[in-house]
Amino acid sequence: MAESARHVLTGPVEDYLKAIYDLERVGDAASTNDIALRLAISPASVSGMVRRLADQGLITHEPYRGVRLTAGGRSAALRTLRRHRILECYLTEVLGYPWDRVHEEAEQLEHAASEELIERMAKALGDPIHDPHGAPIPTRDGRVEEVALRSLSEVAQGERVRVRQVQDEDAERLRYLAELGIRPGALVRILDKAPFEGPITLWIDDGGGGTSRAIGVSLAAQVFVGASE
Amino acid sequence: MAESARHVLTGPVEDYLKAIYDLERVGDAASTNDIALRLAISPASVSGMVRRLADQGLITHEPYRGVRLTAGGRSAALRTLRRHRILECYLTEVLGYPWDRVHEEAEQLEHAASEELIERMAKALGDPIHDPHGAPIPTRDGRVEEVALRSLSEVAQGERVRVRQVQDEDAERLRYLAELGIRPGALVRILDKAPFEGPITLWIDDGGGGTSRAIGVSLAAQVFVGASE
DNA sequence: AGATAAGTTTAGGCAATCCTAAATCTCTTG
DNA sequence: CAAGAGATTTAGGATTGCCTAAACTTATCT
Repeated sequence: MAESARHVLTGPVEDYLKAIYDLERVGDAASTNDIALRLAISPASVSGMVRRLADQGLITHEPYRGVRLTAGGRSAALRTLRRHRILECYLTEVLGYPWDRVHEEAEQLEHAASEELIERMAKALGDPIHDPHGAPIPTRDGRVEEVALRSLSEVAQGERVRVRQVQDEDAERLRYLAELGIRPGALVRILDKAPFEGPITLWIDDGGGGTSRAIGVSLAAQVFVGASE
Repeated sequence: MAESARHVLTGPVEDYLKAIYDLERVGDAASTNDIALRLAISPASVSGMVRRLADQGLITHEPYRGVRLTAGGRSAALRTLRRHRILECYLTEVLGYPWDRVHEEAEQLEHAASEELIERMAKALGDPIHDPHGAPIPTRDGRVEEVALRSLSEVAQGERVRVRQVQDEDAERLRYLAELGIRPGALVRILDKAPFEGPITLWIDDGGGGTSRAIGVSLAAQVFVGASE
């Protein structure tokens, strides 16, 4: 019953479901345009695929309103996400990939890797619960820890917070964040927030010493934080 | 210059090239029918793909005569074969896959794995030169050890030979061979060959003790051997 | 040589995915 | 409330890869 999962869904379909899953978590329903933007595909193509996904019962679609995952679609999205994140862990921890390059590689492999491969990797890693960028890894049975995190750009001056997760799509951004010491686990204090979307000055303590650095709002928006505890 | 190699060739194209490579090593040119049989595809479909491969300069095609790899096609085939075999090694040696299941998994992954991933795996394994079934692994620069091996079905009664390679496509066959102790490295003596394609009785010494077993000709034909040395 | 079997190619289709251009809908704003 | 901006969908195409049925080639056998 679990083995047949290999070719049930095509690569593109898995990508759509992942994108819709992500978009639904932020806004409400996923709009055609947002899906198109995220997948770098024309909106017209998304319309076409949306019909097919709806036909397959993976999403519900209210025309002009947006798209939502069904239970089946959500579970397929979470399976793909699990694959992706386990792969990222494995590539980083076992094969020595730098953290800015695992996303792209995992993006390819997630559509080809069997359930068995993923579970063997997960076991070799001791069943990790977060990927190298701090994203939670869905369990085999489709549960995810969905903690609402604030983005660093929303944190008030003076607050001390702990970095929990960073967006992993852009390799260059990841390299820069690594250079700054902004990675999951690092402690950050907001020293200053310049007005009018101005630079945010941080004290960053990633375990070693600390440094003070200023970053822009748009970069800060890609960094998610929780209580410093 | 090496990175662009990811999406140049599609999965099906890589499969055709591998098949043609194999067929060319046995017979002379690869025939439409043989390719179709090997890929479990209709001959008509092969005709169509053959035109596309020829257009791309990967093969030459003499209508009704067969197909041959060009230098470019051969090098692409060897790259895919390297990927496949490194993956088989890695799955077996690092992730503990049983040898009868690695082929199928590698078949999927070989189209998605980047050059970098393969080289990281190869390095982790100490640059192996044979896969778990004894097939030689092409080097990064496209060289292969192409030793002509005899199949076990051709060996004369009384001879002592060493198993070098077994065909890896059929999982059940592999399980049975493993049970018999017929694996690369095993020493085998032909005790008896019954006439009229009758059973071949072997003395098998796979390192531990030895046993005597009889197998059919068609199974023996899938086992390749060299000097016992 | 002519007939036939076997193998190959062409013709015509289908499904998945993507595209651009044009039509349509929704929503906000004057 | 009508108009326009912006988002969405439909129309019409292209490509890859596969299929069946029919036409065609090659080679063999009498």
